Amino acid sequence: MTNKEVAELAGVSSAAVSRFLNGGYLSEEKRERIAAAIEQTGYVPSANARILRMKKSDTVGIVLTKSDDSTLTGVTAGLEKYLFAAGYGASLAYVGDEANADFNAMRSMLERQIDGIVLISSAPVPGNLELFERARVPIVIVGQHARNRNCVRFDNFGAAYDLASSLGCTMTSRIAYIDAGKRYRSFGSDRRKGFLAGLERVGLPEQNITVVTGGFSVDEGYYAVKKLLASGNEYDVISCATDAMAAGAIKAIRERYGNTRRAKMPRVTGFGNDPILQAVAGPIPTVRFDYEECGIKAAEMMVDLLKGNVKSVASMVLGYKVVGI
Amino acid sequence: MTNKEVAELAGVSSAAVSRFLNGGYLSEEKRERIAAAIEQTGYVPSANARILRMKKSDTVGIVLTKSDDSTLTGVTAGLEKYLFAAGYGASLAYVGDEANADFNAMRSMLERQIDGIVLISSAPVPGNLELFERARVPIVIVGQHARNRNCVRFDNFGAAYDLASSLGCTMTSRIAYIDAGKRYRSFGSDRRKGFLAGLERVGLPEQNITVVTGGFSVDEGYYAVKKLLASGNEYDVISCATDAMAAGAIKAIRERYGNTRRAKMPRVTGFGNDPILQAVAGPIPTVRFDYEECGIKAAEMMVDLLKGNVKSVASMVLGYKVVGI
DNA sequence: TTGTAAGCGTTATCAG
DNA sequence: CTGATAACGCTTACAA
Repeated sequence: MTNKEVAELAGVSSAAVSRFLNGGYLSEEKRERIAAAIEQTGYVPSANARILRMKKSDTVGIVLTKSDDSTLTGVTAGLEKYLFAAGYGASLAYVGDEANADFNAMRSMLERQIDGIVLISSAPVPGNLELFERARVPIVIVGQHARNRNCVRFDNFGAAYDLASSLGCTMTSRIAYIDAGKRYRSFGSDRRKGFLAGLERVGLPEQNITVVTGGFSVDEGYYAVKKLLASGNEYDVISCATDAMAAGAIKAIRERYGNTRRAKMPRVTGFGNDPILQAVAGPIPTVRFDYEECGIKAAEMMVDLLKGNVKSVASMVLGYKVVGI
Repeated sequence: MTNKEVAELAGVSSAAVSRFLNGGYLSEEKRERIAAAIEQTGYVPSANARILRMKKSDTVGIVLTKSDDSTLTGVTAGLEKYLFAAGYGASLAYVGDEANADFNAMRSMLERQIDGIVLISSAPVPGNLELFERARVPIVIVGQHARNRNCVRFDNFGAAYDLASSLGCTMTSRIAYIDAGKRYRSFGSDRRKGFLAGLERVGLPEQNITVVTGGFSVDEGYYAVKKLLASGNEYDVISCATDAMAAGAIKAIRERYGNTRRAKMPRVTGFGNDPILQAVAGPIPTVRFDYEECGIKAAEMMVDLLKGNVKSVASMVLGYKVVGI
């Protein structure tokens, strides 16, 4: 079913149908006839023809790189909410671990003429972004810092700093930090550095802190801590780069000390405020981020970029709340 | 940058460029010239023009209705994996609670000429599906049963049945079941009915079981169980329709009985095998589903539909594994 | 207000 | 093997 067929049925021109759809001059009489014809035929206009003609899609592409699931859905919800309200559509692509998957997803979005692209927690592969620069498609990066690029992210450093310094540690405290590894910049170095800086502030030098590297999943946290405790050393605090890792840490600690809460058992801290963890192991110190807010801010930035009312590149850092202390 | 411009630069016709891209007859010499021109200009072909011309997009739309996050990402990963391998693209839309959001998402996919649509855990709004039937776009429904439609789902009834009957309950056991409410068919009635049937099999009639309705989140599970326990009754088992609810239940039980594990404390069961819950509260009885497998099966079904080699409507039910017993 | 017609970037047909 | 050309469905000058 096409424009023209509907027009014929309504006894008007195809231009009139187009005007009906997009709100142009039209007599009430024709308006009704066209409405009836559309209703009757179940006509659905072709977005592709429109985009081809208009050279823009009023759609923003969103590339979700495999990460913490609730982060992804939270940020996405915020993005869509703002974009829809601003009259834009969203087109998502979920990218796993496969080689080139991110490049392919971005490329295919470009082919479909998205007007802007939002990259969520993807490690910035430089070559990929050139693609969009060349095409003058604005980019917003979420969850990562990128030099001289529009990005929205959380203050992982500050959050870890505050968490560490509010733990009540003294100079004799025995602390371990379970790092998420360098694959995830925000989980990795930012949190680790902030944590160490926070401890230093309360008098604990970096040398006194044991840092080991895990993955970012429950299992990886579990094995890292199991290995750590097998050494025979005792810790007052074991801090983890994510709540999932913290869950694994708790399991390892229980296996070592038994189920009762003894004084010598290390305290565990996490990152992310996972509701299940808080309910079952809580309250434990962790950090809460507002993912939806993050999506909204990113969308706002994108819409500003799209509307052209933007002076220069902006890097926005969102706050946090330390909970469970 | 267009087809024609590239052709001009390479000194060939636009048809040759098209053939280059899609693998048609072409001399080696021209092939090289075209490759060079594309490289030089950074030409990206217009998918919209191609779709317009071809009247198909080789793309499957996937509508994700707000639900358990890890279910969504797992199923999506499986879907994409199979679809990509079969030469199709995927276009996702995430749909929250907003009015008409699902309709809008589906409509917009239709406008973009997706070749098929997969609906994940969306409550089946009948009117929406007619849209696609009219357009002859095949539909696959994931996570819900729908009469005489192609669907892939888990055997929630069977899983709950097995879980219940392997709990070791006797005729004098005091059991409570926390339902997720009717908004979610698979979480709701299927699991509840299976659970009750499983208990009946081991000799426990339905009247002996207290069923209350919660939500499907941690908090809702918490409040439901808190209220339940406030009545003063004792339970041997409190089974929950989801792992998140189970986490809330555990919190409520701890508040009632204290942190030590006493004999009279109710055991808790969940559904979904959430890794954080298993690490921290486990092992507790729960059910494991393979979400990625589910996505793969749905994609397989869709590709069969798309290729036209399909006899009739199929409803596929996937198995489960009861764990933590 | 309304209709005609050009053009958006592809692909496929068809004649060389 | 190759190139001209029509057509896909839509929007928008432009003319009426």
